[in-house]
Amino acid sequence: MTTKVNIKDVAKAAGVSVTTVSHALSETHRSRVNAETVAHVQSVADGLGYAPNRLASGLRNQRSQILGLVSDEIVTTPFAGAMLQGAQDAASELGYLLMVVNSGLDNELERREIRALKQHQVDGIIYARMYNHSVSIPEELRGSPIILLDATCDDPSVSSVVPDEVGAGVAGAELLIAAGHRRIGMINNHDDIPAAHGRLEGFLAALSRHGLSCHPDHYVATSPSTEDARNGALKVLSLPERPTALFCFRDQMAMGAYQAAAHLGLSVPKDVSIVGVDNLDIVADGLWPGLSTIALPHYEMGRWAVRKLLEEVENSQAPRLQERISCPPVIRASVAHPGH
Amino acid sequence: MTTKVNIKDVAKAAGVSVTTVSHALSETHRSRVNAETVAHVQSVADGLGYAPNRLASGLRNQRSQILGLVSDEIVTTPFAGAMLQGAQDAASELGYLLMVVNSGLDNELERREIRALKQHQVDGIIYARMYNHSVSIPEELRGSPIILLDATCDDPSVSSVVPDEVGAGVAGAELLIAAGHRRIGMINNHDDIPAAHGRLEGFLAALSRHGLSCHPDHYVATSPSTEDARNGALKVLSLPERPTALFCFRDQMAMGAYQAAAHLGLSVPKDVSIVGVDNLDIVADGLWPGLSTIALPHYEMGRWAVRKLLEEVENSQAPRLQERISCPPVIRASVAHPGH
DNA sequence: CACTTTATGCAAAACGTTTTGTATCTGTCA
DNA sequence: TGACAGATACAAAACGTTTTGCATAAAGTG
Repeated sequence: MTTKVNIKDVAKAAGVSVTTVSHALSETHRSRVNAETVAHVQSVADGLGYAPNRLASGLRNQRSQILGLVSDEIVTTPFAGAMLQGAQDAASELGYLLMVVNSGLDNELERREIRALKQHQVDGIIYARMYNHSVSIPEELRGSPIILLDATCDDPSVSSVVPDEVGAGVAGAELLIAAGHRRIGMINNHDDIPAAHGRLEGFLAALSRHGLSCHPDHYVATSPSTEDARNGALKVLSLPERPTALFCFRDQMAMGAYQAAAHLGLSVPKDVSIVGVDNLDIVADGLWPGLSTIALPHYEMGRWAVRKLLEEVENSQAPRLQERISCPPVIRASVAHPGH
Repeated sequence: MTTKVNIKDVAKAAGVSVTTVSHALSETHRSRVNAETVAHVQSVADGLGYAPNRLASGLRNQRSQILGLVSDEIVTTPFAGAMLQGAQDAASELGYLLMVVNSGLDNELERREIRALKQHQVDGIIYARMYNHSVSIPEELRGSPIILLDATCDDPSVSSVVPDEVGAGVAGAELLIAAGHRRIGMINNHDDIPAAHGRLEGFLAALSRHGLSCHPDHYVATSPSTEDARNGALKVLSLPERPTALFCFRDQMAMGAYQAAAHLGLSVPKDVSIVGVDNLDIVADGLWPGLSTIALPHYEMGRWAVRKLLEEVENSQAPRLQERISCPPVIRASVAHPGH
């Protein structure tokens, strides 16, 4: 068990003072030491496998090089992965590490977690919230740089990033319109959340832009469960003049639409085309035929959040941004021309 | 922007020395200070909202109170959530924070991440690997306490935790046998991984324990994709003497079996009962009817890993364990008595 | 009453860095 | 030659804790 090598060891081995080692190894102060010495020190440090203790350097210059990511239930959802991965990749590229805490919906716990994060002197915090409701920032968070991830808030002094929900609705409709559909229904989420409003708005806007509209009977809003979506789709697809295509709030609901279609003896996409939102591969790839869907940009949102956070850490005067990231369509096999 | 309050501020406000504050606030040294003084100091500290700087205390006592969790692709998979959640919950209960890094399959990156973790003086590392292959421990990891999560290795000096795959196979078979099935097929994963071998072994063992066996035609091994499983199931279910039940390697493959059944006009569970493994709610709850399945204990594994890790951090002599956590069945609606 | 124990509080050192200020040396210029 | 600038290296302080050892006062013991 070789005990960890520290800057003193390097100094001793290189025959110089710790100051010189520190200077030689630092970007900004390298000029204060002779070029030869720099090279020498660096090779000695490499040889010894020296890496500065970040606890110590963090303590000294009030920068821990750690970012906190606090989320509600996010980690337990399938999207979480991509978000975290994006955040982590960006952090890693920029020399930071991520501390992830997960408070469920327990506010007291959340407060404790945030305090713990601050005890560790995180340089900034990403506050991730499932469903981009307008959210209020916990008092504990004030004081450190902070970014809202998958959430918005009224306070214009905090930056946030959410998916472009309206754009997602447009993209979904466009996919179906481009395939030639004229009677397009929608199975929406009945919850009062921006995603539901936004996707509907985009959906309708795209329709009307093409001189189309959505017949009231072809629109149904249910809970976001597969089961309820199935029942909703059953109702719509049983109509005498049923839609030839269905745009679903999310892939799991599209799964319900598949089930409804199968139950009615309708085949996808021949008899009914279906488009979802999320691009949840388990579902979208698992369905038969594969589900064309609008991808939510979780990975990009994660990346954006840490990059923006770090920008505001470096420069507290950096302009605050309310970002909306667009949602690209992912084509699989659930959309075809209507009619035989 | 009130600057952070430190121990000196508390000492000044309480009219005592920093030593006394530290003692009063510490579990172990509280006895060195008068009970009244303790109360006084504590109330002052609370009033000021004092919380010790963990960078400093970590530096002082070589304990950062941070645990590292390095994984390959784990975060991007739907199981990851539960694992992380379990690890985090346990860590949080024990006063630790989790640093999560994700290296994909890039070894060089992984080395860098581990080094970064060590620079931050993490007290221990959980090394999580998808698929519990026997794994070799990166040289970088040596030196800090370490637990293998969802993986095993040859080295008996490192503790590890994996699901009880054999038990999962047994549980799956038992579920179907108990419902009265005698002709049970299996759609397995053809990959050479412990999960595939273990589940098959348990499946066969349970059958034979009940005087049953699996007809070779009723066993098929494919890639774990929904599509390939569907084709495998199509083959098995098209046999003149088809099985009345199918045990599938995982829920996504069970989804394929549902599709095959539907395609053949067989209804689940009336004509064919189906059991999966994973308890992936998107799939298991989403399928119609709901999929009975064997849950993988990801949450528990995550918990176990940090608890064991912390035990070994406290006491480096703690006995090493190779744990296998059992997989409970989750009943939904995809199993019924065979025959009409 | 002298002596030892016990209770209580404080000063100082240490953890491993980074940075500021100062000292030494070389060479240049008046 | 004396003064001065420029290079180069080092000592020391600081970041915020925790802990060891010591000092003082109070209390118990012979």
